[in-house]
Amino acid sequence: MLKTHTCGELRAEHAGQTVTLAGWVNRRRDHGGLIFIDLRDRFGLTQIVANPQNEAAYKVMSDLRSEFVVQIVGKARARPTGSENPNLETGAIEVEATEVKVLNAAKPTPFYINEESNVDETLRLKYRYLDLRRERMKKNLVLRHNVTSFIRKYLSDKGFIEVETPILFKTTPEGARDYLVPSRVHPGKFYALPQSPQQLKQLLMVGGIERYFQIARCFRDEDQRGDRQPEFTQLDMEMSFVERDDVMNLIEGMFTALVESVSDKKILHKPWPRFTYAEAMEKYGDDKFDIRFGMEIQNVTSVTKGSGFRVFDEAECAKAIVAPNCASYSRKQLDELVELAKTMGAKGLLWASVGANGEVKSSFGKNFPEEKMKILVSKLNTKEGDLILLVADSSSAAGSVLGKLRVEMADRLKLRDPNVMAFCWVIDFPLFMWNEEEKRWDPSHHLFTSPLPEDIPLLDTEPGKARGAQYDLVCNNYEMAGGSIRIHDRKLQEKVFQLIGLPWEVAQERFGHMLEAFEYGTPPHGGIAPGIDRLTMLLAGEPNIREVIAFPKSQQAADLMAGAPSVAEAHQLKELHIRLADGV
RNA sequence: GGACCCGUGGUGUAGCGGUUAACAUGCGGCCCUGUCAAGGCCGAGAUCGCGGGUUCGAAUCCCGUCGGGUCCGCCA
Repeated sequence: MLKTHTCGELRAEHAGQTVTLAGWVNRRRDHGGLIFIDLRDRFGLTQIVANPQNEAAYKVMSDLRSEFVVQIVGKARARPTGSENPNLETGAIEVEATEVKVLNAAKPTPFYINEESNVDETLRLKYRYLDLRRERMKKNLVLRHNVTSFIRKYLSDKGFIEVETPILFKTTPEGARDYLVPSRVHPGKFYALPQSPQQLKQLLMVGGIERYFQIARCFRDEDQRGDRQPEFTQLDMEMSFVERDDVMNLIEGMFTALVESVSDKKILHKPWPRFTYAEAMEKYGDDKFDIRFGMEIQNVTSVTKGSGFRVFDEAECAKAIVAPNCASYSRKQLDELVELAKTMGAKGLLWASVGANGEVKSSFGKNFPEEKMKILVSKLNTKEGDLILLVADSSSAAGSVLGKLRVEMADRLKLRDPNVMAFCWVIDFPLFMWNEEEKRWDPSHHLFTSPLPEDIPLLDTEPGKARGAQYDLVCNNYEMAGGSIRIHDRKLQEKVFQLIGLPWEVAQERFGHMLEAFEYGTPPHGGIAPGIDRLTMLLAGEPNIREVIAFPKSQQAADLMAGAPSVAEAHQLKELHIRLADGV
């Protein structure tokens, strides 16, 4: 080792010892006659001092600059009384350098390593290896490690084993868009990178593993968001001989212990509330939502129907949220809110503000009977200072807009406490969603999700009413995990394939191995897959998952550091039997 | 595929129709023995992402383009 101690290690009791430290020059303070540097490594900062009496060390120290990598031999000693630094873990002590060796010099860096200033993200991503030296990224990667190592220990203690599954697998076009990898050995054929190890973990259950987990990389070639990267990490897990509550209880226990162990975030409700999908859509307009605040969506169709106002009368329904203390919004702010609602997919947004003595100002008062307005205001339980926001549309469209608006208003009102984790479950999803364009049923989760046992007969009569044995974990407006009890019966699986319009031959080609496996003694099984990036992001209080990924991709799915993706050489393409289209 | 925001010395910002393009920090030099965002003095460093247009005049207005970000679509 090139060092005897880390830079975060020395304390008063080390005084008198000769130590060797190595790390980066975090900061240099040159007093002419006396030079200080703060030496940094991953574990902390230690002040090094050079005295002109030590001529050789002093000379090298005076040439040091930020981010030089140096090795320093010296004597640890208590700092002179009054010059201790209480803000530094090692602040009681300093190392008087006797030998200083530059291991590698450094040019001035393109941005500051030693302070927490905003830096353009293009630069951070291009020089990610420098960005990783900064406190923010270092802290986040340590946290991420703590998350995964907690999970590994917790699940191992519960009898789970970690099993790796292939990255080169088979395309499943019915999911997200696949990343394809051309085969050299099989001209014209392609592997796909897994969107998740779904089939493989089920086959591990057929293989008798019973309790499996994996910190698994998943790949989806879809457009990016702050919480979505083309490759991301799931805690993928699966258990045999379980029912829905077994999986949910395990996750609830593990996540509660995890959050309390690796962070100081508070969990809002224990045990976690459960919502049916229908309740969630009614109250929050979305299957992911935030329960750290109220402002639930209320259906006011019974008041607005038959008012003579066309916007209300012609819409399937009208829904509203009540934003407290927003009645003072100016006309300009309200207009901006209307525009915002339109970007969220609304045809329009109506507002009404409640002033002193119940006086109501609104954008639609001219067209809406006064007595109806009174009923509306009282039905919504408003008080002075409230701003009512209404959307008249189809039930799902109105809910969707107000669900987004609800979160936006809560942000403005600072009702979303970042120190609180509001976990909740969503259950009783419909097994299928009707796809109007294709005139067929689409699985609302994935095609291996089992119906609830009591709803299996509905598959023959009213498939739209069948509920899936699915459970989603929601936290602070993010979908944190999705899971289900799976189908383990060939007949049932074939029926689902049939309902979603998968021709027999296609089902056989794509999923024949699954169907066949179900004929060789498949245990009932189920699992779940929490997103590690999103969880870590929330625990770190970060606004996007790039901050908890060492080398993330840009919104255009590019690696700005290495310059991926990049062109392949002609001989590589030839070996892969690939010819580029004209104009590419 | 669509909407919106951003791009000015190395970095972070100001300037928003006429400025010698400002400030902080970093960088280089000199001074300085107890600092810890050390301090003081001096200096270098930007054709304002790129291309076109409007104008007597463009960092500033318009169009296009590139890069980054946010959102909609998409994400079984």
